[in-house]
Amino acid sequence: MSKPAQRSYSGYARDAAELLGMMIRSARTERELTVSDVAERAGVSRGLVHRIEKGEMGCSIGAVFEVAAIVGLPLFEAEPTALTRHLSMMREKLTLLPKAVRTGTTRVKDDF
Amino acid sequence: MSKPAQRSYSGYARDAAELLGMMIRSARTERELTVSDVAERAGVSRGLVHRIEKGEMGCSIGAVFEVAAIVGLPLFEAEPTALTRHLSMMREKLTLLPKAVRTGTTRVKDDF
DNA sequence: CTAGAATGATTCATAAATAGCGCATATATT
DNA sequence: AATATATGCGCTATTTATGAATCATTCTAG
Repeated sequence: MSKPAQRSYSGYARDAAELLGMMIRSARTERELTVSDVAERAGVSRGLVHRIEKGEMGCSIGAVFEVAAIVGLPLFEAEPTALTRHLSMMREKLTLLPKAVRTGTTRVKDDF
Repeated sequence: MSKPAQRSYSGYARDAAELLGMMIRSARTERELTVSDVAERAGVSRGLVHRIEKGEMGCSIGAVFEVAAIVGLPLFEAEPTALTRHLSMMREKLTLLPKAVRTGTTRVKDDF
């Protein structure tokens, strides 16, 4: 009926997701919050929090980041204020970068 | 007619997702990769890469991290090797933490 | 040791994400 | 300026994640 249909992921991406999940669990435990607590505050189900902490790749980044915020885990090693600052700086940087990338179809650089 | 059906997210989580999307776009542009290039390498659609770079909350963390890996964006400011090291360290830490959190109905720590 | 509670793991219906298209616009190169 | 390409953003069909309920297991407190 339903195919496993698993998608392929790089080890790096997998490790990153698993690490993030572990950090969330660690932060939650240190704050002495139960899974149910966090789920309720984040507005998601208990099972989803569990999957997030397991580092499953299918969870939406919105849910993951929201849970991370609730357990007080600093994303990008930045506090809320610093994060917003980073944002505006990144906005500036992006305006300076080219809006479109030209891939020379005639000139293919496929070196590496 | 599709309902927005938006979930509520904290500003912190939103900022983090948007920032990550911008960093991905920045890294992609600097590497002179087109959206199509990245989409093909990541095994996802062009539209999804676009949404990821816009920082939309609905994208799966697997897709986001995979794309980040492809454009060479270091997650958690760590290279693949360092990431794996972090992972094993985190595993150790988690074994030391309590496996279950006792919901202190009598005692609430809500300090932050 | 025991009881109560949190966690882990399934199942299923439903909601949502994703792919794949096509078209309009913006952009870079000549 | 012309042209070829990348990008942005609709749309629909399909795949997938999510929520809810349930049960087994592990843990903590007494």
